[in-house]
Amino acid sequence: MPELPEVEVVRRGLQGHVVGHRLDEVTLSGIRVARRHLPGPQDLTDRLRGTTALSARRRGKYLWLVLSSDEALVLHLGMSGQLLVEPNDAPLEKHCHAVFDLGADPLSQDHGVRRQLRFVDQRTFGGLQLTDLVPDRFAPGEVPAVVAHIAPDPLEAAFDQAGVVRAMRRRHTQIKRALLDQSLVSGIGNIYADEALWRARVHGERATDKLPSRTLREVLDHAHEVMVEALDQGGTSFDALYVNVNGASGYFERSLNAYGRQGLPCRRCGTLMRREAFMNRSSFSCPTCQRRPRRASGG
DNA sequence: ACGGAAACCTGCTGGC
DNA sequence: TGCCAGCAGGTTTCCG
Repeated sequence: MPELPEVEVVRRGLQGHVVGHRLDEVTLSGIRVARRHLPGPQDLTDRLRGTTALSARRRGKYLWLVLSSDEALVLHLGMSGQLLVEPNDAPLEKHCHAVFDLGADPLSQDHGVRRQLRFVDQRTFGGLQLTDLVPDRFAPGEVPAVVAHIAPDPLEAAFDQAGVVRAMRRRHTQIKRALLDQSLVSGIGNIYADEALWRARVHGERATDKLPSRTLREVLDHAHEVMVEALDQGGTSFDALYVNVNGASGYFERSLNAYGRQGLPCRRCGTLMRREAFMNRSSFSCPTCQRRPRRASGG
C-alpha cells in the first residue's frame, strides 16, 4: 500500500472532512486493529470518545490526528489500509475494523447528514493507537511518542538532505536499504525507492559509503521529485486497494518507470527490465542503466 | 551496526 | 474445477 504520496492524499482528506469534528463514538471490530495500543482497545475508545480533531498531520507514512485532549490518534495504513468518510447508513465494508461517528461540524451547511470515518484494512498490517505528544527532535513542535523514531520525509521543511547524505556515507549498507530505512529518511517504500534509483541510474545494491555524495544527493532529489509527481496525480494505486478519504483512486501507476516492469523495455534505453529478489520482496531495474556493483554486497 | 529471515494477515494469480 | 505455491505497497523483532 501506501507510501508517502498516498498517505499525504489521505491526510488532506482528513484535514478537509474530519478536522473540526468531535468523535462522538468509536467502535472497534476485533482487537487486532488496536494491538499497538498497549493499554487495550477499551482504553482507546474510552479516551477517544468526546474529543475533537484539531489537525491532521503526517510524517513519512505515519498519520495522526491531534486531539482536543492534547493527545494524538496515530494511524498507520500498513499495506492495505484505507480511510473512508461516508454517511452513517452506507453499507459497512467487509474489512472495516474501526468506525468513528463524527459530530456535526458547527461550521458546515450539512443539514444533519451524519458521517463516519472508517478504517478499512484487508491485510490488517495497519492500526491505531493513542499516544502522548513529545518534543520533535528534528524541528520545533511536537510529534506522537510512537513516531519519534521516524526521520523527516523529503517533503518536510525539517528534511535535512545534507545530513542524510552524511549519515549514508558513514554507514556501510546498500543504497536501497538506506532509502527504505524510515529512521534515516521516511516516506519512501519499495515502489518509490525503485523509481528514484532508476531515475538516478543507480543499482540498489550499491554501497552507500562508496557512492559519491553527489550521487546520493541525486538519488534523494529523484525520490523527492517522483513523490511530488505522484502526489500531484493523487498517489499510486493498484487494483482497488488504495482509495483516498473521498473514495477516489490515484492513477500514478501509469507513470511508473521501474516498479513492476520486469521483461518490459526500459523507457530510456530499451533493454528489458529485470526483477531481483530483495528483502523478501522484489526490486526492478534496468541492467544497462543500473549496473550492479562489481563486488557483490555493499553490505 | 548490519544482514537476513520470520512474523503479523487476506486475497489474488498462475500453474498443474 | 480445485488445490497449492507464490506474491503483494510495511514494520517490528529476533538471531547471528
